[in-house]
Amino acid sequence: MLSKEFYERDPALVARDLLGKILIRKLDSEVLSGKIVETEAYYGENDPASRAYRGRKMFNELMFMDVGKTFIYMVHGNWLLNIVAHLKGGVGAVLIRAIEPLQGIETMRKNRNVKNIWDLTSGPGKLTKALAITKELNGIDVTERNSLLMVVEGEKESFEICSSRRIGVKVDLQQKLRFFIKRNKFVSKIS
DNA sequence: AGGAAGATCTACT
DNA sequence: GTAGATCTTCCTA
Repeated sequence: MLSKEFYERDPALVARDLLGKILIRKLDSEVLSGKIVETEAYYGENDPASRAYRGRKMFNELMFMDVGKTFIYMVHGNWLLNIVAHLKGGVGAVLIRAIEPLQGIETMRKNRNVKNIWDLTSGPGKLTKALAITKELNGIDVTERNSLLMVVEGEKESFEICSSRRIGVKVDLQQKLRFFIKRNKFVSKIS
């Protein structure tokens, strides 16, 4: 299990370090899991692409609160999974954009209704559907044992990390805030 | 009531 | 690989 302190850092650092970690989703009868291969960092008031750009509101207040909790919202009919991460007293979150399926692949296929494994979880809306993640899991703690959603340490392995501008946002910052594992087939887009 | 939102799927060239 | 329809909340007027 990753500690709270892991998430109490600059969102860009957390986003980068989440690559290679394992996302675990507990269902009634089964466990689904996957390796995180693509993420994006979001900040607060100074980040025009952030949900928190226009200040604290009811729907985004989780971004201002405890780190290590999920922040889930709907975009274009897709639930997107973020994990709250920021320095003490700050604002921010990390969007999980893609995972590589490990356990429960058949269930993911059913949830997604596609055959191709490369298409199962290679996008932020795809992975939430595959793992049956909805608003109901909003605000749960991923650092807690036996949580319905957890992030744990992955295998010790080395990989190259690439970065780029964030995808799909109307107005982006200058910094490269998207991170992904080089040559991994489950990354949503190359570039 | 209306429209925007960190996307995805389908159907074409 | 691109264009367009469609997706479902929640915010703003």
